[in-house]
Amino acid sequence: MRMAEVSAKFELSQDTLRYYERIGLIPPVNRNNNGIREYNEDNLRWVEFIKCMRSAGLPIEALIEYVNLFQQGDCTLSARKDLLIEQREQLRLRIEEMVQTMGRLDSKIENYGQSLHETEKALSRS
Amino acid sequence: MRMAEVSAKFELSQDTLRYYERIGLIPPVNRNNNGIREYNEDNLRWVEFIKCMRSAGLPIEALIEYVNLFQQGDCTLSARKDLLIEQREQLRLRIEEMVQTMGRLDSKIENYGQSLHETEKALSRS
DNA sequence: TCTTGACTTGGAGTTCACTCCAGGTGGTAG
DNA sequence: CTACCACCTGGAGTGAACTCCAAGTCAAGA
Repeated sequence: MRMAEVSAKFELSQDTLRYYERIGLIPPVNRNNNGIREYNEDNLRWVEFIKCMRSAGLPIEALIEYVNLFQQGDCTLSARKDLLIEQREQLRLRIEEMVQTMGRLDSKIENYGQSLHETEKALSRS
Repeated sequence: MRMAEVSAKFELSQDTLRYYERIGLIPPVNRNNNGIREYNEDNLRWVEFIKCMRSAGLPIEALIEYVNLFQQGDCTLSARKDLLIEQREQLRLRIEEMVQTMGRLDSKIENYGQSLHETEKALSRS
């Protein structure tokens, strides 16, 4: 699969795909004999995985490290696992904070609801 | 309360506090007759609120709009409520996505666990 | 054969959200 | 009186994460 198709499939610009590859956020993509990238199944899985992890806010640094470890083969299995565990924990904390904040928004909305209710009462009295 | 103390209290740099005020992310803070900011209870509540909302990823744009509406008084109550409802929904979606991603990390970690288990078996066979 | 279009590269440019800086003011301590 | 300190302003600088650009290659179609 070529850039254009991958770009459309994952809604990442071609520039972003090249950028990710350049900084090592995805492993190097195979080229045909004209130097043009031909994404195979593995490449596509990486792109999708990285896009998902970035959307969830995982730091680029950590993901580059993960890709590096991956490319070093099986001797890095436990290091990769540790990295994922650490990132999972960070993600959990962020989610927890966001859930708190959502609760706070709920209360605020609730209060506005009451205010509006007062307004309605005022209106219905008039 | 002066900048230095507010800065320490909320762990926001003095530059950031001034920046937030400049772009309208918090309403103008009262000044003494030397032009120096004196944060009152209201100001502090705004700083804390904005810090919390920014940490949860609410867009600066939306928060500026919220502050603007607030400063226009009670006639904007329902607009403010709508804005909060919209942002709450966006936040909910982000959280949902992140929870999905966390689940995915869990599976991956689980798989690494199995891999290590295989390794251990290999080791124990040797 | 010429053009078109999808790709290549290295490097420059952009945006966001701060962060820093130079030059200045006012109040207090020695 | 001088020094110092915390604050002020407008504006420039920074780092992250893209995003754009110019110049070039290759293959397929008119």
